[in-house]
Amino acid sequence: MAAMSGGVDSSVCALLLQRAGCDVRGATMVLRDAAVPVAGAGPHGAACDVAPCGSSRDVEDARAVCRRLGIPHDAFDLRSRFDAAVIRPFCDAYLAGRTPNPCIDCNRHLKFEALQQRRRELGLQYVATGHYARRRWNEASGRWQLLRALDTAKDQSYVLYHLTQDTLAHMLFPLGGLTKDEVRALARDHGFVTADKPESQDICFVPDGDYAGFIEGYCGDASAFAAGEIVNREGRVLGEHGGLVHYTIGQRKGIGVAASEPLYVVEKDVAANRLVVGFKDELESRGVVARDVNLVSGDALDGRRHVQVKTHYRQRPVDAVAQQTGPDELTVTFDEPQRPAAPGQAVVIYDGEVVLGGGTAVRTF
RNA sequence: UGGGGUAUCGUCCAACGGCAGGACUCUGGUUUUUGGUACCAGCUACCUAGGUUCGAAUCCUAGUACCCCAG
Repeated sequence: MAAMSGGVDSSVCALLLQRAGCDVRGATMVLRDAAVPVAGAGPHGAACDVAPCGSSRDVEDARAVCRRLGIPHDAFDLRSRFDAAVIRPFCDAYLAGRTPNPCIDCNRHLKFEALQQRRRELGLQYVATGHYARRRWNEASGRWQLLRALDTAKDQSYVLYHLTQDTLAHMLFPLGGLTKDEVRALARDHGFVTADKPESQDICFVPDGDYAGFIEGYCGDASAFAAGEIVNREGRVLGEHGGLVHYTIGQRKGIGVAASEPLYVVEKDVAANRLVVGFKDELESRGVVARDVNLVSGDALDGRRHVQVKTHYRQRPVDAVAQQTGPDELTVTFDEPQRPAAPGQAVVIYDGEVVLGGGTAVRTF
């Protein structure tokens, strides 16, 4: 079963499986939007909104690619699950002052849990996705390992740290050894309608980028939208903010306070509804504590382990020491001070090309 | 009120009498399957009224506002 988002990567994913001689069927998750498109509907693209990920337009595109490949295509209505597993937690996290990563939740609960469930129901062997990542069987440990993509510029293993051994055993990542250029070239060669679709960006269910407005519309009024003071580390009032929901740790734009140098958010004081800001040199962090930990490649962490860590999707991994500090708690100490991670973000640790695992940042130090 | 000082983008500061420049904010763009970051670009100002001068942000006079010291 090839998970097809309606983008170029998953289109090529299906193509490569077919080329490899697999018996492929495409599957698209309908995550939001109005109607589930009816099979055989007219040509795609007629006055559709440009919307990434799970919209009716994407379902049409995925279906068109499957038709071209001559493989069956199914659309699964996962809208209510998307709401419960992604949107709701996303809003709750923001309202509590954290900075969630909805793409991680979506991968975890929909692309993997829900699609694997479908796979079992259909009696199929694998779910394949268009992620730029690789897996490898480790003879020594008798476990599957999750690896970074060969094209490190496009590597997406960061969003997969939560995979289980059982899921990994039934996953394929056909794009893990390719570059984006190669993938696009393949798509063009095969005349896929998705060949030149832009890279997805922004939160798929908030296409205009106004996530705060979305949360307000979804959850109604809340204290996270209340105006409050902007202060520096010494407690001096520098201005007023328009609700803590608009800010995240490390943020520079949108503070609205002019100073000799740029100011960054160094802390969100939810209890006092105050935004604490400081200069760049006040944005130093020695490490981060993560919960909801998953060690995807199976290795337990014995004592202190030298690793590389990312606290953001597009960060280059930095050297650090990771240590299990509780039954479900991981403490990562950077070798050199870093920009702080925002609570709610994913902390992912690597040993070279192997993804060891990760968790959700709960606090920094 | 007596003496002194300062008035320039939204903010903070520059500019020998010769096209008003920078930092920050803001806006836009690039990058990006999250928020952010980073990078690039752009907008906006000489307190008012006179005078001197070929030419005034700059020199002079008056007004206005603010600051400091005297109270």
